[in-house]
Amino acid sequence: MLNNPKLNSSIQLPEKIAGINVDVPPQQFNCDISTNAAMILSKANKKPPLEIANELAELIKKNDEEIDTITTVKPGFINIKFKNSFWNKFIKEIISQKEGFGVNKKSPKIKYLIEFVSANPTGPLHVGHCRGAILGDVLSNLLSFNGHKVSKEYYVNDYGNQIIHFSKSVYFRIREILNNEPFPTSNKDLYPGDYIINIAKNIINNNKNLKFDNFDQVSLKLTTLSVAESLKLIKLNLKNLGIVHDKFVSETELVKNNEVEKTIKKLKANNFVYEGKIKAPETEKNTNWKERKQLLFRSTDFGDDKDRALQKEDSSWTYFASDVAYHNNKLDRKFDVLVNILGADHAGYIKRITSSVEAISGKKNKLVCKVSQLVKLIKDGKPFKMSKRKGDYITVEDLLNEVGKDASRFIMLSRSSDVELDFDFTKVKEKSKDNPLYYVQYCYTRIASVFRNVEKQINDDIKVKNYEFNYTNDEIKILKKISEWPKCLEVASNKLEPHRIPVYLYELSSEFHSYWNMGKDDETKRFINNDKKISDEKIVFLKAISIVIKSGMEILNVDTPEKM
RNA sequence: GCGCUUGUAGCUCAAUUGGAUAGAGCGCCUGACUUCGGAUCAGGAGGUUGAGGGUUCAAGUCCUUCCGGGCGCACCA
Repeated sequence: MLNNPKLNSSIQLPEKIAGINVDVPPQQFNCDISTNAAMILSKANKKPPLEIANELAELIKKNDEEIDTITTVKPGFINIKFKNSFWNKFIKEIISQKEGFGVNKKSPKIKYLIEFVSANPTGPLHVGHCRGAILGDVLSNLLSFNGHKVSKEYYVNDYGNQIIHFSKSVYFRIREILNNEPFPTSNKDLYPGDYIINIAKNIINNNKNLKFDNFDQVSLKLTTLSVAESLKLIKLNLKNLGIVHDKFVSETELVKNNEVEKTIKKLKANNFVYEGKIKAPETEKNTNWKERKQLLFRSTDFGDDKDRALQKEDSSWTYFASDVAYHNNKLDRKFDVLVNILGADHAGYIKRITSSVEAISGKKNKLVCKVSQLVKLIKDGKPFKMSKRKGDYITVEDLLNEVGKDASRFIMLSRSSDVELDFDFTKVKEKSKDNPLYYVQYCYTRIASVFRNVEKQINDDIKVKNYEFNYTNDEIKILKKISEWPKCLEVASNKLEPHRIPVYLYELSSEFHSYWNMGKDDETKRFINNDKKISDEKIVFLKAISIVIKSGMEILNVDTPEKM
């Protein structure tokens, strides 16, 4: 506005304007929006903030007919209260945009690649994988909602020692079934889980002419089959959680296609790779450390603690080497921003992998890593520890059977991913106010129930003659809350913090429930009149609320039932 | 030892990307069902935002030093 020469303002703008915000202020200020502009501009103008605020207030008032009152306060805030015409225009806008309301149409559209889950294909997913899975999924929904292009990817670590141990475990289970040989439980490298038995059975049934006399002879074929089986399980788990990836990228394929060699060559050309030695790790446990000359990536150039190994002694690639190749592959596919969702235990890996992306792209592209913290499971008020020992770890399937997809998603998302999350099985199952999911769903259900009672559908398009309503302060309070929705989406997208959505939806629901109960004492606050009709004013108001709840819940991929 | 991360009400957590008098839920106390669905609502008590220092007109938020929790510190994945 200040750039507009017609205003003929005497206020000087600094070279860079940063930090000027327009926000909905805390309730007690009794106004609709507020800006800190005067305080930011104070220095460049060498005037006290309040003086600038007053000048600005004059300018704004002159140029906007929808402002009722404009006041300046203490340090230099400018507070604005709108006329009803503003709110009518606002609500008309929501009704016409429907679920598209809140999308930031001005922001440039970006091509994102979001890698998440990427759990080892050695068995079904367990609860520990859930949080990151849901986080990545909702982040993808959020960014696509905002009009960005998003590819959801799963990196399949089907190469290396773990996979050999896994397929060997399947091999022994097959021998157990076919030849009645006992499974070698003493071998700690093997996977003891019962699901391996099912995988073994499936492989036997589908490959009648395969011989299982010697592991080395079937190893290659068996590994492929075993990985395929566990991927089938994983994909089913994900689907039941409401998650479908766009692409699964196989580590083995990358190695086979020489992508690792190509990538290392590229890095070598820029002097990021060399033959050298690294010092022993600082941990006390590692007493059998052997110093060795090996192929290293210069991650210390980017601030990492030490350079990182690319090749093992037997000349096969390290996990890191093929992961660098995967990220090179991502960059080749021309994504603007790469996002990885990692578990807390992999946080130490971030520095080296972001370093590799910087090295490959010449600092042109960025990899953003988002860490999802641990989920502390609580059952009957007591912490529940999972261990790899058979029988006492909870799978995604257990979780879904017990609490369901919607409650799992909503609760896992309701906290910042930076913070450990208490997941109380007993509480999440409860269908009560203890459970924020039902609180928000109940809000939508109540609105649907009003529509039903006046023989309409909540999904119907609303048509009214005109938007000339007189909303009361209690209604404007909710409209103000709705006006914060676009900002909520913007911040959640920019900071990759989807937990802001459930938090927002809870707050909006709370204000709605509060308004609803006012109808007990005050008939004018009821949606349905005594003659079983609803006014245009009220139906438009309800529709606006339902639009925001619905689109929020769709981003979370959580159901909004019309009856509960 | 080093790195990352975290510390907000008795408990679990928010806090509009540095804004005004730090907000919810649970638990505790008091109240509202002849209901457009009580899976709800109104009110009360509860805080030196781990501690100190700094930057700023403005700090829970940024910088710094301590203290306490979590995770990590491989040729594993």
